[in-house]
Formats: sequence, structure tokens, C-alpha cells
Amino acid sequence: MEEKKERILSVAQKIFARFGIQKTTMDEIAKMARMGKATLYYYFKSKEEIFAQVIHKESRVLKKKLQEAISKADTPQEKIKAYVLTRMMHLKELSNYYSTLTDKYLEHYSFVENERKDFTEYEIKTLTEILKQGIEQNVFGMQDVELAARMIAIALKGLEYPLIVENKNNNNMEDEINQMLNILFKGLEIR
Amino acid sequence: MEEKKERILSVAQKIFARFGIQKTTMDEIAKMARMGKATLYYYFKSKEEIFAQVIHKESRVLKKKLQEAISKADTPQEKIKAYVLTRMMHLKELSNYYSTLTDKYLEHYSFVENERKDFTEYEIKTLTEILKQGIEQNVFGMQDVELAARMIAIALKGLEYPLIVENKNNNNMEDEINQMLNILFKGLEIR
DNA sequence: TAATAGACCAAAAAACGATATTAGTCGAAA
DNA sequence: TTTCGACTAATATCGTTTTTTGGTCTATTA
Repeated sequence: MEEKKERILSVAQKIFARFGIQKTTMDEIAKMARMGKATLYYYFKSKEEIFAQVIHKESRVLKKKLQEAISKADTPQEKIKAYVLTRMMHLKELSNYYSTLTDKYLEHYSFVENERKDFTEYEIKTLTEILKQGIEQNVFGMQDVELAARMIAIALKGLEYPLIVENKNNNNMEDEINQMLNILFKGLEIR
Repeated sequence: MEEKKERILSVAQKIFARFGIQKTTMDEIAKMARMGKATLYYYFKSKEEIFAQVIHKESRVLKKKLQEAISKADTPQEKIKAYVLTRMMHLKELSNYYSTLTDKYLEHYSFVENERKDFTEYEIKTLTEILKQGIEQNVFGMQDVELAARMIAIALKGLEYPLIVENKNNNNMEDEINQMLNILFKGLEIR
């Protein structure tokens, strides 16, 4: 039954978020989902698979949220702003998905790596799309669109740490992002 | 004698770089420096102090290298390029100073935090300087110079990880930096 | 006095073994 | 088809002993 799988995943998501994959036991998940531990193995083949699917689900949610944010914004500049802001804000909440990006011992799970790659791909594709629209609408101008998108994606990845982890005072994260985007749009050189 | 201190530091630097502070023993340093362990304590009060001084020395060397690179470049754009490139290239080499930035258990040493803060300060000051020159020479144009410098500094810090650690193929690091700087200079918006 | 190091100590870390948890399986039952 | 109690092998944990290591003391040298 699909509903059972859903319940397991949703319970697991909460526990994983709180304790991480290592300190979460299958018994805990089973109890919290009100079923025997063995039943978990009827629906999933391993703890790793449950974790993988939780991650995957969260990734899907984020992507959806990003699409919504983009579609609500009007100009290409605002779309990029919405994208970056939504992305960073959401990642800040997602202790779970995000611990993925920092925790050392998670690096070895290949599905984490895959999910990350997949998201990067999505990110580049989405940014490319926005940039292209910007060019069509005559507000952006660059030689190589995909290259620019890739550069922005790298920068976003890089900014995760100083912006999310290091930054204690969260309120000005939005400010900082806005200021960076301003520079990104206008450039340093005089016009 | 100053020469002895120097020898200890230089030996320690090599061993720290290879094994990190935890796995390096005072006996090792002593042997490699051809002296008794107790002698180390005649010159330094603790292992931590030795490490702190090694870090400090490396930081000074990097700053000097950066100054040279900047002074060799002519235009403000080239100065920034030289700065960023030198900074990243050097950090890539410095397994030691750089491990400082990643290793979890080093976070607690306050001198590491201090050195980091000091470097960030230096970085902002230096970038501000270059940007100001650029404005004087009428090649850069921005409202708040210091703000821009701070944003670039954050971005540089962020880029360390994806550029240095994650990037296996080192040869195109230079390319990527150049492309990023191009966007930074020109901006995305059409002119 | 300025340097050096061997011997020493307390504290931390590693090694070890016994014990307890836990991921995953199986067969029976609902 | 779905569920779970009972079981197992592997892994983690814990308490203890042993070893290593940062740091000190004191005698010796130059």
C-alpha cells in the first residue's frame, strides 16, 4: 500500500532530521510508525534506501518550491532573486537534507552524491532558462548563457557555507543576498 | 637563539602539513629537528603555540605574496584577477593553513579563529583599496565600496570549497575564476 | 647564564574484551 | 498480500588496562 510507504517516509524524515542517519534505529522508525520493524523491510530493502528516499523526496519538494517562487516573479532579475532567496532560505531550514552537504560520513553514500549531482544539474538548467528569458527580453546580455549559469551555480554552492552555517544573525542573510545579486546584475565596472 | 626557533617552526610546518596537529607528536618534531623534546619547551610553551605560530607564519607569507601579485598588475581589473588567482592557488597548496578552514576539531582553537578573522579583515581592506583605485581611475562604479568588498570577500570564502576541495581537475580552476571575474566585472544585465 | 636533554609524571588516547544494540532475515500467521 | 515475533550475525558501546604523549623538573653542559 502506497499510504504505508508514505507514513514510513514521513516518520523517518522527522527522526532523521533530528538525529541523523546513524543515530536513528529501525526500531525507532517502526515504533513511531506503529508497526513491527520487519514490516519496514517489506516496503524498503534497507535503512539506506529509506534515507535515500527521504532525501529524494525533500529534493523534489525544494524543486517544486523553487518553481513556484520563480513563476510568481515577473522580471528575470526578480526570478533570479526569488530563486536564490528561496533556495538559501529553504536549505537553512532543512537541517536534514543540508546536513547531507556537510556531514563527513555521509560523503560515502553514493545516492547522496547522485542527488547532489542531480540538483546541480537542475539548478544549472533552471538558471539557464531564466537567463535565456532575460536575453530574449533584452535585460541580460552575455556571450555564453550556460557558462554564466554554471558559474552562478558554483557560486551558490560556495555561498551555502558562509551564508547558512557561519552566519549566526539570520535576518541579514536576505540583505546580503540582495546586495550580492545587485553586484551580479550590474557588475563592478562603470557603465 | 632565533635560528633554532626558525628550525623548529619549519620542521613543525612540514609535519603538521602532512599529519595535522593531532597526529603530530612533540617527539616527532624534536627528532626531526635533531634536539630533545624538552628543548622545544625552552622555545615554545606548548604544542598549541607552535601550531599557532606556524599558522601565523603561513598567513604572513600569503599576504606578502598577494601584495606582490597586486603590485605587479596594472589595471584594477587585473589587480583583482591577480589577487583572486593568487589567493586560490596558494590556498590550494597550503594543505596546512587550509586544513584549518575545514577540519572540524580545529574550530575550537581560538587562535585559528583569530587568524581567520584577521585574514578576512586584511582581505576586505585590500579589496576595498583596489576598488577605490578603480573608482578613481574611472573604471569601477559602485555606491558602497566597502560593501562591495565585503560581498566579494564572502564570495571568495564560499568559493574555496567548490573550487579547491571539490574540484579534482585543477587546471581549469584558473579558467573558472576568470569566467567568474568576467561576470563580476561586466554584470549580467545588458549595457 | 643560556641551552640542552634524560628521566619522570599525569593525563589522554589506543587497545582490548566483554556486553548490548541493531540492521536485516525467516517462517509462521493473519 | 501483509504483518510481526523470534532469531542471528554484525556492529557499536562500555568499562578496563596498557601505551602514548604533552608537559615539567632537575642535573649537566658550554
